[in-house]
Amino acid sequence: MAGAPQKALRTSAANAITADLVAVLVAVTEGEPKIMTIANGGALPSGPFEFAHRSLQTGLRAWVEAQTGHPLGYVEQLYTFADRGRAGDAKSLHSISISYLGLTREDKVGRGFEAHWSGWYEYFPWEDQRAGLPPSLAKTLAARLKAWSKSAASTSLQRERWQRAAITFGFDDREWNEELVLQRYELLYEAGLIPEAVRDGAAATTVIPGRQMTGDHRRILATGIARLRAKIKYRPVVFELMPAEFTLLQLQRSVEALAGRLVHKQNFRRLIEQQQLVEETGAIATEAVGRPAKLFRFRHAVLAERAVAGTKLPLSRT
Amino acid sequence: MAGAPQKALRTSAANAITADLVAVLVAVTEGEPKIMTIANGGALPSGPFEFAHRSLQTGLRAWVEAQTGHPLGYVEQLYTFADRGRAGDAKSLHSISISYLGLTREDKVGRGFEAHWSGWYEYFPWEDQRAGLPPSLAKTLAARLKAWSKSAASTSLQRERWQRAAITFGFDDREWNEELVLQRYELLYEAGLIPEAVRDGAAATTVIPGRQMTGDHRRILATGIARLRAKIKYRPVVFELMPAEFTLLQLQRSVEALAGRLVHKQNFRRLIEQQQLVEETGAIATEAVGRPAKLFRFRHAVLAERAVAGTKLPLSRT
DNA sequence: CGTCTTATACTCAAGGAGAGTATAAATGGC
DNA sequence: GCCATTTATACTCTCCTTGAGTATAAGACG
Repeated sequence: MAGAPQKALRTSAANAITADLVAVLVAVTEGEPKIMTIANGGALPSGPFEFAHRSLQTGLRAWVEAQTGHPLGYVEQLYTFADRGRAGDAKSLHSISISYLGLTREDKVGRGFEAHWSGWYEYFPWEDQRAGLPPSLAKTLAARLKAWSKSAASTSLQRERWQRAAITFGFDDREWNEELVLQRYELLYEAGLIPEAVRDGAAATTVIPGRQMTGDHRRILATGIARLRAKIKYRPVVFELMPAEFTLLQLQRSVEALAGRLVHKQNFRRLIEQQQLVEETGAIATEAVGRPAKLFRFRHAVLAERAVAGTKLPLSRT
Repeated sequence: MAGAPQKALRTSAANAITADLVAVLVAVTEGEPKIMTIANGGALPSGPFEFAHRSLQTGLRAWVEAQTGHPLGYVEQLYTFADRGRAGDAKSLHSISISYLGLTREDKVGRGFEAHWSGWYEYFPWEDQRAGLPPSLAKTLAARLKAWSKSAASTSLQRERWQRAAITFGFDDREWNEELVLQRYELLYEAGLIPEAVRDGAAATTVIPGRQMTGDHRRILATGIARLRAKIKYRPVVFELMPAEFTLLQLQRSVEALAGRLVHKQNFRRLIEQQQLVEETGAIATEAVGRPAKLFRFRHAVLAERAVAGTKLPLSRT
């Protein structure tokens, strides 16, 4: 208990900051993932955390409802950002962003609200691999990243850069990993290939396709997409995005939309059924060409029954 | 873009708050997981986020080094808490806690620092299932939770409570799930069985064993343990806690210590080796009864080679 | 009535995970 | 030196999961 370095007392008022609450609110409509945006698609719904809010989540709910007229259902925290603006923006230093992921069904946005739903692949065209990479991107992306790698000072640094690019983007016959959304975004940022990087001080060049957002919002969105893509694999969260009744194909299309890649139909059904995630409603889908499909509903009971978690440890019984 | 509800302008200064940085700093020594504590084991290292800090992480590093003399290595963000004090403490409302998980090797804490290492099972005795539940707890825990369930108003609520208890604690022949650390803590808190609950206003009773901490710190610790237990299964983070050279048994003991349960020796080795996580140093362990074991070191190269992530989607090749 | 399209049921092989058995290489007591 | 004990390490075996298909059913439509 000696006295030197612990520096105990909290200097409360002196270090006051502000906290912003930012929402990545997701819905899936007709096989396309959407996110709620404001400012004409240029920002995510957000607002300051205020004294009046009872907790972070209620604060977030208040802001999102005020800005979009859309009540929030499933919500989980994503990440808290506070690194100073990349170009050294002094203001951002005193403000932190606490981001959340929310899941709902698309809904009419009330009139008088500037919010609307935007397709999330508008912001990340390279993340949609369902039909392979968009041809416009396919060549550019690899070429630009190759050039960036080559521009490094040393050969070892060049190799390092390219290896990172190859791993995250699946070049050189590597597997595409749909969860590396944030890593891909960060890499493109570092390579100066997206507008935000140029805005923050990178050398001006032709950027690659993909809509820009204010501040860190596109990074936050990338974090949200990554989290959701990881989560659908071990938790039944897709159902938060589905209507009450749906066919297995609709369910599959939603998963594919989120993951940005196609799944094997028969095996997908096997997976869903063996996990007893759904039950038949008895009804049959009407629209449609082809043989009509049974309608299913989510078995809410599974949430209570299980506390799923994947073990990868070779546990011992004794 | 009509005018009604969006409430755009940021009222910056009016909503100033303070942010605390809190660290769950973990090490494993001789098969026991330790955490760095201050205040004689009653709190986690923490301090306010200040203007001077370039980012949240650097702020955290500064505080931990100041309080413990221990430089921080591997660090990841855990969670940001801001719910008002459970009993309605007004002060806590204006402050949020941003928590981090850090991994290191145990080290002498420099003189003049009030920090020291505490075994993490002192705070969560029920989480150590390596030798089964400690006999003192085995009976009490189930009985107390049963009583709490029974005390609910309606039969359906009673059933609900007991089901939650059974799932999180593995009663009624359910599997123990070592990842549900936070859920177990929250349940015990709600049931009023731990000191913090009584402190925050729950009816005074005999609490169950386990050391208390200030504020939310034990909750934050639970979050950290849960994260680490989940993570060791799909990322090679254990090696952050190991010395440069180790035997496979030492590695196994560390994993068991963290997970709080025993693993199957032969299968554990198979797992480690097939993933090519380690390589022989050529040396042989000296101490020991029994046949001497080979020493291994972590293959740092795997971090660059792979971008592991478990897929559970039945992907399609076409 | 055949064709197209989607739904749904099965099959099959390869790989991984759980649970042991079998040896090997030390130590310590006699 | 020999044997019991302890830990290390190598294999084996079986079952379940997963990837990848094939086969058949049930509608719509010309």
